[in-house]
Amino acid sequence: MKKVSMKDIAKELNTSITTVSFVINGKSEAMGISPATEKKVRDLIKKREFNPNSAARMLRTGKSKTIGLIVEDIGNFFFGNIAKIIEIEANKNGYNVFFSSTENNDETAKKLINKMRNSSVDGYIITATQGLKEEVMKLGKENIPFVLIDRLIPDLETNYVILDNYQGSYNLTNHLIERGYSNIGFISIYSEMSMMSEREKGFLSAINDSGKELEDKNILKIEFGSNEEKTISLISEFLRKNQNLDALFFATNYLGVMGIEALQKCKIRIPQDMAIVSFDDNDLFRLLTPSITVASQPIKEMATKSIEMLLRIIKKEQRLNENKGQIIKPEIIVRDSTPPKIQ
Amino acid sequence: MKKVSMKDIAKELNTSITTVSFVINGKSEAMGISPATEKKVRDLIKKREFNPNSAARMLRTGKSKTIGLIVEDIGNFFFGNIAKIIEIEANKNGYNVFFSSTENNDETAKKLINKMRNSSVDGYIITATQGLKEEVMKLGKENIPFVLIDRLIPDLETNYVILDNYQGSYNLTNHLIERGYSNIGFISIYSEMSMMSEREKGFLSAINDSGKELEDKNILKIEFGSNEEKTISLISEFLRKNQNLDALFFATNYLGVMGIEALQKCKIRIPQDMAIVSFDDNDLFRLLTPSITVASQPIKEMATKSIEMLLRIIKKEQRLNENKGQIIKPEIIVRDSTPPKIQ
DNA sequence: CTGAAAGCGCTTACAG
DNA sequence: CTGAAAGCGCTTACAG
Repeated sequence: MKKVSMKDIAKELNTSITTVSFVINGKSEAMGISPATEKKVRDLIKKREFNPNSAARMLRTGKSKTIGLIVEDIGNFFFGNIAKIIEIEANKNGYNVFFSSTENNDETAKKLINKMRNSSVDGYIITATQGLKEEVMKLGKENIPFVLIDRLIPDLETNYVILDNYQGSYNLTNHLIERGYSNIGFISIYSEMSMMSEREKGFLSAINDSGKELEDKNILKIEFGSNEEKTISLISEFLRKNQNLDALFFATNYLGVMGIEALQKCKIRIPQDMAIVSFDDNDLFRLLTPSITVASQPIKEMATKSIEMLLRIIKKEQRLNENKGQIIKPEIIVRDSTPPKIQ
Repeated sequence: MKKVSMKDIAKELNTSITTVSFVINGKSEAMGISPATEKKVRDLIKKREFNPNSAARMLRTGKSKTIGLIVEDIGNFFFGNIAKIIEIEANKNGYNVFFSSTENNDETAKKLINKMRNSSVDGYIITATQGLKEEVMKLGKENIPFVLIDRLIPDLETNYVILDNYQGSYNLTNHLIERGYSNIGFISIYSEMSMMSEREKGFLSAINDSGKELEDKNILKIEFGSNEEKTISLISEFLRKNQNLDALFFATNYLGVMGIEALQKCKIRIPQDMAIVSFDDNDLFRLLTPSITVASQPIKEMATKSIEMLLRIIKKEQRLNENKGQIIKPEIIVRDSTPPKIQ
């Protein structure tokens, strides 16, 4: 049972492969194929269920109609949903999507990029890891289309879609201040990623603009990659040492989740004893009692913008390395964890 | 800047393309390439950063080293994590993975299968939708490797990896009975998928084996695809009409989530007024106060088993259509939502 | 308006 | 032990 090829179609119609190819690729008009011939070809293609062999097409044109999606963790709410939307949009445009998770590991990320390159993807959407600069620059030099999503690489001008982390953090902090909280703890991770430093800057600016002084000890930074147990115990210790705090700002989703566990263990009630805000929304924050106020990333917008940008670059409607980024505004979703403070 | 090809390597070494090809494909020994030649070739390949053109290889061999993963929703915790593990295992074996979400829509699923077929995937892992039988049978007839995951197709003998839904449901119900709950409500969806009917059967058997009588009105089934608002109002109404219930069994993850919202709205406290169990674990159930007792799907085991099975079929170590399924045992994770009942 | 043919970069049967 | 060559199924420059 052999698959039908263009040759078979051409032979059955007593025409040439060329004609069949022109019809398939929508070049009938430009190439002056008669409407009658065109219809004959189309009908037989449908009847025989012919589909062009993608490998042959790929070999000949050098285009695979495939894009590579490299995220931190496809199993995570944010990236899973980013992936879903990117795939749908790509599909609409005739592209398939390979995916992989870096687990935030440089070596893995590098391997994935190269593996996908060997599979001739036409372009990438990449969630960068910290040491990925060289690898990404190589793509740029070889003129392979890509878009960075969610995080920038410091000192690399390129195409990206990221959240306005500074503004989100500023607004989230400001929300706490407006609600009357005056002694806010900031819990983050040690990271050179711009997103984390932007969040810290936003926090500090908001505190500063409010005329308050921030004590150094109000900031806790946790080693990246610390396990849950360690993280929770560090947060608990931080809480013990800072009994005067009336609110906590968690700089990432998972710190927020672990922080809530830590608060439960320390018998600190939300929001009576401590108000809580976190960056990144998820189901948990929405459904917990009390629900948690967050700076939410507009997943759909970020995903759509990134795949659209990549497709424009692939189609040469936009230049690579043009430093044409999109900065998406986060949304502050006010919930029950930050009621106006009773003085 | 042209990519280096086997031809370039061969020319530079004054040898033939054949020799280079044999070395690349690990056939040196079988084909009697001398170790010296082999080393020369390998060294130059490394030096020139040569990578075989996958399109050419694919065209020639008919193998793409790609598998297609079709799930219900990659953005969902269960499938996202299934995808992650499948991708890692596939990668280890030299395969890339295309993915797509069906959103449980038959037409989408059919299109995806065909789209991937045109991209010549070597095999599929598929979360079936209800009306996918014919399409899947076609794959079988054409001898295209595939494995069904998470759900069976009724009356279709094939390769699959599913959860033992009956047993999980039986055990979860039994746990409630053992803890002293005697009037258990079962909340599910209308579905012809075997998984849902197995869960209902498990529930009914456990009730029956306990010697209790079940009143019909203790079962609520919700139209598949109902939105959150509708679902919550249906559950609320059900609770109002069945004031005598002391426990609820949610047959899926998302029903559990919505059910908890409904309980909150109705001011019914968990677990004081009502014990709760749900099928499918997730972060929320673990972190809620109180945490929720669940029948958990061993995600890693299911993912690993399915990709291993698919690779065996692709490598012809196992026959397709052999009806060789793997039925994975769910784990009952007892948490705070089901304390022993105070009589 | 349409066709014959080169060539994309591999793998492998065949020849020596 | 190694090489010359066919052929996978397309696209497209060229010829008519």
